[in-house]
Amino acid sequence: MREIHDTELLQHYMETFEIKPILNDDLLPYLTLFSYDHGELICTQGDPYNHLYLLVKGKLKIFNTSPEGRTLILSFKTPLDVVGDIEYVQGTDFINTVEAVSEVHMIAIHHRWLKKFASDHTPLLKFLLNVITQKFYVKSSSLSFNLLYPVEVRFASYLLSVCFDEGDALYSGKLSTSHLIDAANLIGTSYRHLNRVIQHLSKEGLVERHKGFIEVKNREGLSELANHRNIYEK
Amino acid sequence: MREIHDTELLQHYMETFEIKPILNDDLLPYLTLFSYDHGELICTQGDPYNHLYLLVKGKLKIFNTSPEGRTLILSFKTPLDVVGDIEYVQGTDFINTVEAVSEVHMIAIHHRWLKKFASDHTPLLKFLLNVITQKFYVKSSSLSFNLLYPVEVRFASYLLSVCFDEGDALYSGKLSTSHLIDAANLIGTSYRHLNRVIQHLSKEGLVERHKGFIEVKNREGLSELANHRNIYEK
DNA sequence: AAAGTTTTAGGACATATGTCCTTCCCAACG
DNA sequence: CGTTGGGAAGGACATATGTCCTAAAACTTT
Repeated sequence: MREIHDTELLQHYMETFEIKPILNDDLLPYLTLFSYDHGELICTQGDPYNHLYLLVKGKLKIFNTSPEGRTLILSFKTPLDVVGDIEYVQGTDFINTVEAVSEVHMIAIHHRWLKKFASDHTPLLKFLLNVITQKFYVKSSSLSFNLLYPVEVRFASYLLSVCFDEGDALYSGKLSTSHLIDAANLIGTSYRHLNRVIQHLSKEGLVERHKGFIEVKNREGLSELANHRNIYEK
Repeated sequence: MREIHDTELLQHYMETFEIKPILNDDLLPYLTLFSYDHGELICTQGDPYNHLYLLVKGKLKIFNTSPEGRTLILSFKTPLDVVGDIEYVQGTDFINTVEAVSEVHMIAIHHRWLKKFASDHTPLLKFLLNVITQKFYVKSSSLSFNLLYPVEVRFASYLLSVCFDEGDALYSGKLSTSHLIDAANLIGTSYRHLNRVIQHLSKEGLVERHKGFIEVKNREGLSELANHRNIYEK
């Protein structure tokens, strides 16, 4: 992690994502721009809270490790998104671990300044309400989906979300094998079982296994299997 | 459902739960007190939103029915709690169905007035932020817990939460059999499987099956099995 | 009290998923 | 060019859970 002293870049992000309207002017001097490399941890579960982060570049992985050591990936995030909002509101330690998947830029604001200057700033409160309710929705449908459907269905939904969203024509319809472990942890199953499910989907002709990646062969069929629900979307 | 025209009772609730501070004075004339009987539905998933409700008396069951018809109970609520908050913030239809488990009193405020008089009212915004982040916490740990642990562990946690919280000495440590189906739906499993698990816990001497109810025999043992996590707490 | 009806527990079997371990493939390295 | 190490896929087996159905119990109605 390193701080980026680049006022112009900060300004650029503020404009792109329309951040200024939600912040109190008094806060502006206290914004810091941080950069994280691939694999770096932004915060670890159990850390005491102290910053609110705005993700403005790159991709984050949010996950949680159980006392038994099992990892559960909760989500991937792309700009604009917020980290540490719940912790800020509740004044609690971080619940999850946040890792940079690519090079990541985040605008950080120390809670101290937020409390001092913006605890009654309506636009920020409304912004937080919005972000948090959205997170609640995702979490809520995720819970139902996980409890109600088997891994096969969840993986179908996952494949559809991950393989066709990036706009990357090359990888369209393909999932790199190296991401399979992540996928398993995100879906909440074991790597072994995911493999079994892929094997089954192969037999059905929905996907095909190649060296290094898995290719979607029948998008419509997967979508039907997933009940047309894109639970892992964004 | 019927409206209660009892200004004094309304006042009484407002004081007991310190509701006035979070509301804008302009709103006060628009508060309505509703009463629901056991089994009545307050709202059904898919309903268009229109009221924000404050639960001030009785017990609510929040549940969700999947397209396939499976029911998943998300929580039980007791005063003071809020219903329709997420829907109010997002302007979306109700996600879940809300049913009165006992006789229930709720203070209702139509979204129209909230928007008109309180959309910038900081105390309300803060109150909502608080309530919603708390709901997020519950949902979040619920998700992890469900994905990471088998039914036996979840049921142990459930038993501890439900059997020892009410302060009702008579039922302390006991779970009425008639609630078993609810319990299964709350835990996210089938009634059949729950029975199997109870049988197993019996063999271990942790609980005992009697006519009409299940009795906890070894609270400490259950707590250990549940990893000391009380996921269903309130 | 007898007959029917609903509620509740459990049997039988199939499917879903986890754990552990082995095999195979490929790359790095001597 | 063989050796070794690591990662990825899959086999074998155990456990967890779902579905459908049956048996027993309790409760209603006549």
